[in-house]
Amino acid sequence: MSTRIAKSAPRMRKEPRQARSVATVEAIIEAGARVLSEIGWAGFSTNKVAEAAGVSIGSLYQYFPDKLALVDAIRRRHFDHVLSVIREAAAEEKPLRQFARELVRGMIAAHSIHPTLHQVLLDEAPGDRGSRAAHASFQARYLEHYAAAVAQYRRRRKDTETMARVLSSAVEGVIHNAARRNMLDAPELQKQLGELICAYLSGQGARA
Amino acid sequence: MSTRIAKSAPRMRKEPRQARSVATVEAIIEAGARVLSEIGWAGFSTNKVAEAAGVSIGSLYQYFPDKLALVDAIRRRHFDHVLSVIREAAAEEKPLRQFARELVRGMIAAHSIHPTLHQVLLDEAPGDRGSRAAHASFQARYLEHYAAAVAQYRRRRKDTETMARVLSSAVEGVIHNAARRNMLDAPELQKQLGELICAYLSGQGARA
DNA sequence: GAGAATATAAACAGCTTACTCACATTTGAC
DNA sequence: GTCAAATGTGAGTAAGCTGTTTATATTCTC
Repeated sequence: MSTRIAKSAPRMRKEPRQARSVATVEAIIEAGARVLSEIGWAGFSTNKVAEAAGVSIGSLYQYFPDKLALVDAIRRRHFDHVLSVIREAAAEEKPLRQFARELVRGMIAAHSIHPTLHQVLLDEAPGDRGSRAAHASFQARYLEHYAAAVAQYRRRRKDTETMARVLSSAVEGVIHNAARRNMLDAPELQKQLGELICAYLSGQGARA
Repeated sequence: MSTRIAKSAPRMRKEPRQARSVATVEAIIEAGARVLSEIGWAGFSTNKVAEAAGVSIGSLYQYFPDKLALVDAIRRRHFDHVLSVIREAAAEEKPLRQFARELVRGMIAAHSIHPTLHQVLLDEAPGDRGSRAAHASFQARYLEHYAAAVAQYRRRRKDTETMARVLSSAVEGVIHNAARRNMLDAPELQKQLGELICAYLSGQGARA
């Protein structure tokens, strides 16, 4: 449980002290998320982010030591958000259909702001530095919540973890695909995604 | 400047006539797929591909007029492959479980060679040029096959297309996720993916 | 052996990139 | 109002990478 520091750059070169600078940092992270989502990692340059944030490039480097620290900040913010959605949906015991509905609604909401950010963060953006640990920890807690839900609605203790993996990646796949087509808020899609979750978790639809 | 924009380049600058050159072209496409899958679009450079193919950069430009033509060739080959898998699985009438099993097996096989190529092709690599039409046509035929399967195993004619979309993107999501973790050939994952498909298509697991 | 097909890699020109620095402006405690 | 600290600026830089050409060498077919 010891924090592996390696020789990664510090998260922030300087802590914002006044309200002004807090807003600046926030604007940079927000713009970064937008750029990352809309153009992808290949087009993610610090200059572009600064411009999108309406801030000079110098300001960016006043707080973020380098490009990767910025990506890390974006990643942290997004992952925290997504985690809270799942945690909330899987929190108390509730009927399966309600769980599915809330999960779908929350996930869609979380992806509506920056539709493809999640996938870009997972697939394209590098995690070589200090983000490695945070990344893994996110994935672990992410799966935990799904596993809790699976365990709640399925009798068999057998394949809980695998099922959690399958369920989560299926949901992500559908949402990611819908995001690419700008169909995130098509109601029939939301309904069918709910059906998919329910069907899989009800799941006596199978014999060997 | 006299150069026209949006003038699509020909697919091949020169057709390979001897066995030697056919092998060269094949090696280039294969290496390109590998680079695209392993490093992503951001790191996809013609020089890198040539090196990975064990071929000089000059040879590459002898057959491919530019970078995009190369990506197109890779895309065409991969999409053809995937399409044939689905077509085969959804061809004749067969029990649901068999369809699911064959589909899963085929899709996993298709992704085992270059695990993340599919997603990179869909998400990162640009399709601005002449590939636009091919891309759309692929997606259309892709969905058609899924829709045919959905129609075959579900009574209601209602949401066939949406269901096809949901099903296909769910399957892709699971496979993509598994590919990222090098778990493509974990048998319990294959089994659970099959269950997911069956459950969704059996799908009386839901009431309003 | 002629001539076509194929392969080679050094070279180039242009562009983008991450990042710095010297200076300007704003803030807030006193 | 003063002034030091906090914050903001953006032209500039140096380095690297890009796609592509070209002049030359090798290998094939006949």
